[in-house]
Amino acid sequence: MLATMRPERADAARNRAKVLEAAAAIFAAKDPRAVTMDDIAKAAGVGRGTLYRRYPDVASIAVALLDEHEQRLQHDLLQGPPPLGPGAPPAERLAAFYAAMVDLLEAHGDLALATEVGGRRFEIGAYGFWRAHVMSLLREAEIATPEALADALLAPLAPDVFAHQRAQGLSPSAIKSALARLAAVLSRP
Amino acid sequence: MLATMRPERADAARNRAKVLEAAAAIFAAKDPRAVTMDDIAKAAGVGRGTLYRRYPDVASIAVALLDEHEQRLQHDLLQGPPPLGPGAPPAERLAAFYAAMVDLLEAHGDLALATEVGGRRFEIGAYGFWRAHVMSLLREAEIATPEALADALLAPLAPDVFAHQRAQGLSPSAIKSALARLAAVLSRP
DNA sequence: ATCAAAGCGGACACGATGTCCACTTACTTG
DNA sequence: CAAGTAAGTGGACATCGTGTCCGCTTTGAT
Repeated sequence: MLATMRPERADAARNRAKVLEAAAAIFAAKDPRAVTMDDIAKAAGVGRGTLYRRYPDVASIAVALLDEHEQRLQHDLLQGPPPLGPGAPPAERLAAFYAAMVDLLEAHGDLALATEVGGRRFEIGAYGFWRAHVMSLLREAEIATPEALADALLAPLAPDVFAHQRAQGLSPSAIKSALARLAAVLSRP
Repeated sequence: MLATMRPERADAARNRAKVLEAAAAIFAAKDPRAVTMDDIAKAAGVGRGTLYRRYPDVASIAVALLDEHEQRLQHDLLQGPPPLGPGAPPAERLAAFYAAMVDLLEAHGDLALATEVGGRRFEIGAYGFWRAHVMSLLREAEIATPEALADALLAPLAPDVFAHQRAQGLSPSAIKSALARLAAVLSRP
């Protein structure tokens, strides 16, 4: 029997909005890895219990915020124009994906960092999606055993790696260049 | 004026040994990321204050244990025989380094994971050493701007990445193969 | 044997987590 | 529109880990 999911109540919707808005501000304002459930509850003007009703931890709030921004990229990877979308050779598509991810990290690195708390970055968020994408590129490039390589190719996009590079003074474009070179592994044998 | 560092007192040395031994056992026994200062103090039979006297946090205890095992590799990279040490072409040296790191992670992945708590894996431990090594390989390969690429090439060796790959059922040798392919970026443009 | 200082360890204050439940609010139904 | 009810709220509570502090003990030099 299908659950005919009742629509969200008005006050619930109002609070969800307040929470997300406040959370976005806080992640931007202070070290995203140090943000606490209490910080967000206080800033949003709701009780902690209300927060826990929808989100099990801070990371999942950051994921909720980040998802919005990742949607467009996910769409473009599947159906957008080349080189991001289908049509271009795998190496070029990978490079384009890298560049897009760098832009995303540059714009929302704070949220990305916040998703890392607890150390389970492979289970939450969009990691599975990115991995599936890279896997398909690897298969298209006729690489024998793509599993391990997919994770290795995604590792440089870890939020903390990007943050570390930026903190060192490396520019987004410098990072893109480096990743473009990495993407070349899909070209030749 | 040079500090003529007095030698470590007998009871201090005894306790240091007890602590390291107990810590090694605990990191191996339970989730290394969940190990607490208290766990180690209890197991070692010392007070928490004693622990804090030498180690500021759990990660630094794991680093102390890991250092021992990393010493040999660090030595071989600098002065050992090729392809690990000097003499072989950069791409092969990088592949050899990757393979050695995989062996190290396979043997002491628990300690490596424990060094990651708090999320500052770039400041503690041997990251600086590995990075310097890769940087020198990149320069030898005459790569224009090695900074960003060095971090990208090291990212797949992050303990959590390795742990995730192993948990997925990927074998150490499969991971080595993937990394060997990555190392080829140093060959020919 | 004495003593200063190095080392020890547990108590303490604090901050974050996650749960629980009495109360309030929004929607539905008669 | 009144009343019922289920969803939603929020703060109190218990628990746990952290890091510090300080009176006591041990060590080794004199």
